[in-house]
Amino acid sequence: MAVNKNVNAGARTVRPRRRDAARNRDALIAAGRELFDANGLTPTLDDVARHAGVGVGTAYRHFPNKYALAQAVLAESVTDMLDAADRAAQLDDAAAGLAALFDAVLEPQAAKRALGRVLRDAPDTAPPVDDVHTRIENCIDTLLERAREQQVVRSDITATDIGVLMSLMGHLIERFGDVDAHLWRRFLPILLHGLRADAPAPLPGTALNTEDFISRLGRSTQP
Amino acid sequence: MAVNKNVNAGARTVRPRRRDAARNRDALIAAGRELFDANGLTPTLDDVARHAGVGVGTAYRHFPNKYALAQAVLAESVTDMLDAADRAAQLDDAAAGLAALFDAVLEPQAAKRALGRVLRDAPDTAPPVDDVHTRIENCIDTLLERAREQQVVRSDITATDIGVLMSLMGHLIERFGDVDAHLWRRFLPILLHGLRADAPAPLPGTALNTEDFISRLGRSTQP
DNA sequence: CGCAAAATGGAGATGCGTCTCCGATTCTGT
DNA sequence: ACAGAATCGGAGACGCATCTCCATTTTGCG
Repeated sequence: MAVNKNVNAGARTVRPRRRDAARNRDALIAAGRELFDANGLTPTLDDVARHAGVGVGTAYRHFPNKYALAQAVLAESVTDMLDAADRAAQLDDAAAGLAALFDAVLEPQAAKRALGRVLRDAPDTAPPVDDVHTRIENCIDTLLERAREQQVVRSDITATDIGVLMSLMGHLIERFGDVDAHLWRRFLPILLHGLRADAPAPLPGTALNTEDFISRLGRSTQP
Repeated sequence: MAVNKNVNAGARTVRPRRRDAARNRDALIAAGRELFDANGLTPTLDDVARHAGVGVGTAYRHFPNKYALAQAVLAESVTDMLDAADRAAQLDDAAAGLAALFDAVLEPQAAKRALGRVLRDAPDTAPPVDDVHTRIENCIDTLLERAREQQVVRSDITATDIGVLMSLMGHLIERFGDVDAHLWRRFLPILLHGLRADAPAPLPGTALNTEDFISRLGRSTQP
C-alpha cells in the first residue's frame, strides 16, 4: 500500500474537525449542560445555540436535534450510572443490592434534570444511552434472582415490575423534583418495603412483558 | 316588580338555549366522549368538532377549550368518583378504607382515559372537577387519622404522601394503561403494604406541603 | 310571515418549537 | 498570500394545535 495520510487507518476515514467547529461544538455542549441542568429539556436547541453564541444552523449541523445534544451532555452521567448499577448488582445482600440499584438509577436523574427524559424519550439513542435499558435490566435480573433465593422479595415480582417502579420514581422526580429534589428518597423505603416477602395474597394480574414495558416507556403523556 | 318572563327568577337571567345550539352542544359532548374515551386527550377540539359534524367555531363558542369540553364529558364520572371516595372514607376498617379510596380514585381513571389528565391539568376547573382535590384530601385525612389510631400505617406518612402516591398511580395508568388497563391493580398491594406500620426506620426527608403538592400536580412533563 | 337576535362554520391568524437553506465568512494546506 | 473547502448564521419554511372573526344561515317571537 502507498502512503496513508490518515492516522486513523483502520476506521472509516475521518478528517479532523476544523478548529472553529470544535470550539463551537464544545460551546454548545457547555451551554446545553448549563441550560439542561437548570431547566430539564425545556429549552429549545435554538435557545442553547443562542446561549452558546452560535447560530441555530450551526447547532443543527452539530446535533440533529435536542436529544442528540442532551446525550452528548449527559454521556458521562450515564456511564457513571451504569457503573453504579453494576456495582449494586454485585452486592451479595440482595435487599441492599436492590436498594442500591434504585439509588444508582434515580440519584443521577434527580441530579440532572434532563436525564430521565433522555433515558425515556430520546427518539434515537447512541452509546452509552442506547443500552441503558439492557444493562439495567441485567442488573435487575441478577438482583431479583438473588433476592428470591434470599427470600427478601415476594416471589411474584418480575423484572418488568421493578422497571415499572423505577419509571414511576423517575416520574416522581420529574414532577416534584423542583420542589424537593430528594422527595424520591422518601418513597423509596415505602416501595422497597412493599416488595418484601411476606405476601398475604398474590399480586393480581400479570406483569408486563419486556417489549410492552419498553414500548410504553417513551413519551406517552399527551397534549 | 313587574312581570318576570324568566322562570329562573333567583339566578342570573338565562334565556333558554336555542334548539340548534342545544343539539350541537349535545353532539359535541357525545363526540367528545367517544374520542376522549378511546384516545385520551390527544384529539384536538377541532377533531371533536369535525367528528360531531359542526364547525370549529361552534365548538369554541360552546367550550372555551378542550378541557372545558372534557369536563362536561366527564362530569358524571367525577361525581361518581367523589361518591365512591366518600364511601371509602366511611369504612371503619382504615386499611380497607385506604384500599377502597385508592380504588375509588384510580379505577375511574383507568376506565376513562382522559380523566386523569383533566383532574391534573385542566387550566380552569368548574364543578364538579374544581373541588376534587379538596374532597379527596378530606377523605385521605379522615382515613389517615383512623389508620394511625388502628396502627395500620406507619405514623410518619402524611396526607400529601398519599396524594403523591395517588398521582404516581395515575401516571402509571396513563403510561401503561393502553397495554394493560389493570396493571395498576398489580402495584396497589405493593404500595399499600409499603405503607404499613412496621417501620424499621423513619422516612427520610419531609413530606410536601399541600400547596407544593397541588402546584406540581399539573402539566409538568416537558417537551 | 318577516325580521332581529342567535348561532353557525371554516378560512385563516397566532404562537411555538423544529429544522433547512444558502450567501457570507473563516479556516487551512500549499 | 491565496484558493477552495469547511463552517457559520439566521431568516424563514414547516408542522401542529389553538383560537378568532365575520359573512351567512337558522331560529323563534310577534
